[in-house]
Amino acid sequence: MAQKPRIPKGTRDFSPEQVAKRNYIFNTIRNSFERFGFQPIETPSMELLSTLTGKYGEEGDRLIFKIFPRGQKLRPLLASLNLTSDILKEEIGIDKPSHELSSETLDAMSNVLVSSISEEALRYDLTVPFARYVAQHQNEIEFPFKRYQMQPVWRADRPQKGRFREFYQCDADVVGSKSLWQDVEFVQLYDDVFTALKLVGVTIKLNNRKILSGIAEVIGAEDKLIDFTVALDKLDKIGEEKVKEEMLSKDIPQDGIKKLQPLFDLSGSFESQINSLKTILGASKEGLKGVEELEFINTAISNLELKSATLELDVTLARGLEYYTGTILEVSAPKSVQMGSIGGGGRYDDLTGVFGLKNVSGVGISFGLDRIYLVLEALNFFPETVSKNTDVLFINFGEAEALFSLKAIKELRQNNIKAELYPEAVKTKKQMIYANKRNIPFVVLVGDEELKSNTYTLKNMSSGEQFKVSLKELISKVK
RNA sequence: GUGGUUGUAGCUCAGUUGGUUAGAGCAUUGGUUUGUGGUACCAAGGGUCGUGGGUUCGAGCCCCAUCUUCCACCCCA
Repeated sequence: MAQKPRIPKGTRDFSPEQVAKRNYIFNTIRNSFERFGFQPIETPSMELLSTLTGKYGEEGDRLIFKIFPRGQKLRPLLASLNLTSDILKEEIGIDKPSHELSSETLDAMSNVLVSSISEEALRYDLTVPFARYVAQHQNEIEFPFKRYQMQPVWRADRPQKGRFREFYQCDADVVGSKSLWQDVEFVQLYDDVFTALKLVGVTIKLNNRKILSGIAEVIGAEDKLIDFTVALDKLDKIGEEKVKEEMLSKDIPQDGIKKLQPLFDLSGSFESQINSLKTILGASKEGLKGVEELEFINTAISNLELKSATLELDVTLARGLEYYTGTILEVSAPKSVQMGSIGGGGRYDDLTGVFGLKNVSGVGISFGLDRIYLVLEALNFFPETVSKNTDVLFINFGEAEALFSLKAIKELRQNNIKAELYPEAVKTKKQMIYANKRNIPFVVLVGDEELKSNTYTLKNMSSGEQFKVSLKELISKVK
């Protein structure tokens, strides 16, 4: 029986039209990256598992696609079928596998086994492989190093709207410079790309990790920074009350939460929010430093002016990744589209530290290609000319005619016209239907008659008109 | 990881309280038309109804498991 053709969940095939549209986005982003002085690198699809684990938090680690070992590498697993009881005793605290293991225990067992024998994993994002690259090639790199990278990443997530298990990220980062001018440039870069894509109405949200730390300091929750920021991040989604509840449930002190009130009431322009923050964070040196950085970026952007995007201060912006230490950036799609963030980034002081390269500050941003695609599609913002089709199809009437046609086709191609010959001398009708279905605008018929008179019958497929023309006329008409 | 949802022809979907040989439209192939497409008409091919069990005289329909689809949560791009 025929096998049902399928692909793994959360992955997708792309049709010619989809690829054309995706390339349009890729090319636009690449063009901006290069004009801003970034250079491309590529890294392998898989990294050592040890390179990736521990960089994305507990939740992130769970979503890393681990590669199951093959061949000889599988021996430890087979051996561990005997050793299992030892591993299990140590890691999970059970004595001996029996047939009545609960599903939780079985899950824990599989996790322990896979983690203990898996050595490689698919890359989860582009930032950590980049950090590894910088540390590994530090002697060959001129700092500050500006690189961009557009490659797929994989997450063992459950797919849903705008979320896939294989998707593309387009990252640009600068390492080796603490200058806030870089942060300013990334705001401009976001604006440049979304302006070029004619995606009007995007909002670039800005925050600073130091402000979040400062607030946590002020309310006495320094040790709960992550819990605090994750809860705060949900403000516009679940509302003030729920955020407070979540903070309480994470053991953030009640009177600390009360001190947050001015923060919940924060509104108005970038500048007025800055002023309120200065008051709220009066007691926190670090917090004030964060406010100062934000102010610097905002002043610069006000002077330079953005082309189409809006810059907004959003103190609730936290982002999940734990390595950001300064500026935090996130881009949201126009409000008319229901979509999570379509890009994000920030500054990290010590990303390469774990790879042995200390004190290298970096800042970078990421574009979520697949989500940008969905947004452009939803708003019907793709230009009509995105998909490049064949310009002219030659109908095949037989061997002599085919050879004669191919000579003309060679000429047309030299003139940068996309031309092709129908490969088989089947019925004209079938060939015409083919041209029609592929939306090919011109068809050329070369039969007995044309062959003798050295002419071409050119048919316009949308109007239905046809003329006898010379090769020269053919080239100029199709062009 | 949690909760819900979906699966019948290549695609989109009908299919009655469980009852003979599972249907339609689109698509494909052939024909009306051997050098002319978009329209029309005629005909044909194409299905172990996601998979595996179970209940029943009998299952596309009921039950269980599993995979898959989509959605929400968690988290994230």
